Amino acid sequence: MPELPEVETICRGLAPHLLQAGIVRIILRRAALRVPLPKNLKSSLNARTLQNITRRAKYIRFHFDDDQVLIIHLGMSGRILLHKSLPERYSKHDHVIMHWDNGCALVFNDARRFGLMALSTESELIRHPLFKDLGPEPLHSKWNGRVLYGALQASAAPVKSVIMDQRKLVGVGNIYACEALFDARLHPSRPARSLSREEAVQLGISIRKVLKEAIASGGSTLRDYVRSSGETGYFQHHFQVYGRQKQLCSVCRYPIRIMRQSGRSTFFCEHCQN
DNA sequence: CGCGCTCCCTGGCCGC
DNA sequence: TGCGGCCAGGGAGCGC
Repeated sequence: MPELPEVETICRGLAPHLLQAGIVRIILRRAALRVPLPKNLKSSLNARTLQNITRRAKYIRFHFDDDQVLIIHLGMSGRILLHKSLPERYSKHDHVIMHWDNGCALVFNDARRFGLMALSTESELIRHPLFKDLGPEPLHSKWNGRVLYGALQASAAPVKSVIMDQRKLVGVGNIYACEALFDARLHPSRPARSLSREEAVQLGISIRKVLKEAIASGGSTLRDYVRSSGETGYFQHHFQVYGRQKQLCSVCRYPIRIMRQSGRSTFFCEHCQN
């Protein structure tokens, strides 16, 4: 379930347990996820100390000493499990396990294997192929509806597709695109460039709102981030439209509708969103 | 170039 | 309870 809020929640949840910890062992139980795992993963990270954890778009980045950066993307089904002690056994889709000098075991689990791991260095990070074409962070203080308006003006595609386009802005996936458009009362099929400046400003406010609320909701579970089972801080968040087809709109009581856009399900209220 | 479709992969759920 | 079909929150690649 990883869009920006989930990835942010994971980063915040891992930090207290792993910052300043050192890697003592890496176990690879599979050669490739979406792409082959870096051949030098073990040699590059073994005995390194974790200095920082950052998020960019939907990517998690572990910054180690000696200039090493581990990049993790969870794809659709990726999970990160943090065990307080070494697990007795691993499950079928536990692909990469990292043992730390504080006794923790970090497990990357991904049933569908759409996730990825890559290595970079601090100096190469900005130019890294995974990052060089990414748009702005919507939660950055300098991002707002006016910036969004410029991106929307450049495209005739449906507004929903454009706010999910990681080159225009990052972090918004199918769920939060649906939620933000509902919050802004905008129909998902509207051509992006048909939005007025005022509508774009409202959409910018709504995007930030739904992302922040989801992070706040995830944050409340961080206390339980590490459980004996190794479950992570994924959270159940209440959605207004996502997954609620046929249920009644909380605003007008018309049934929420579902449609397909670019191969993805879109949930919306036909009555409220124009 | 911009846009939409398909595909990568497995598991869960729904309907029969 | 079993089974086939469909769907899934991401993103790359390809064709039009």
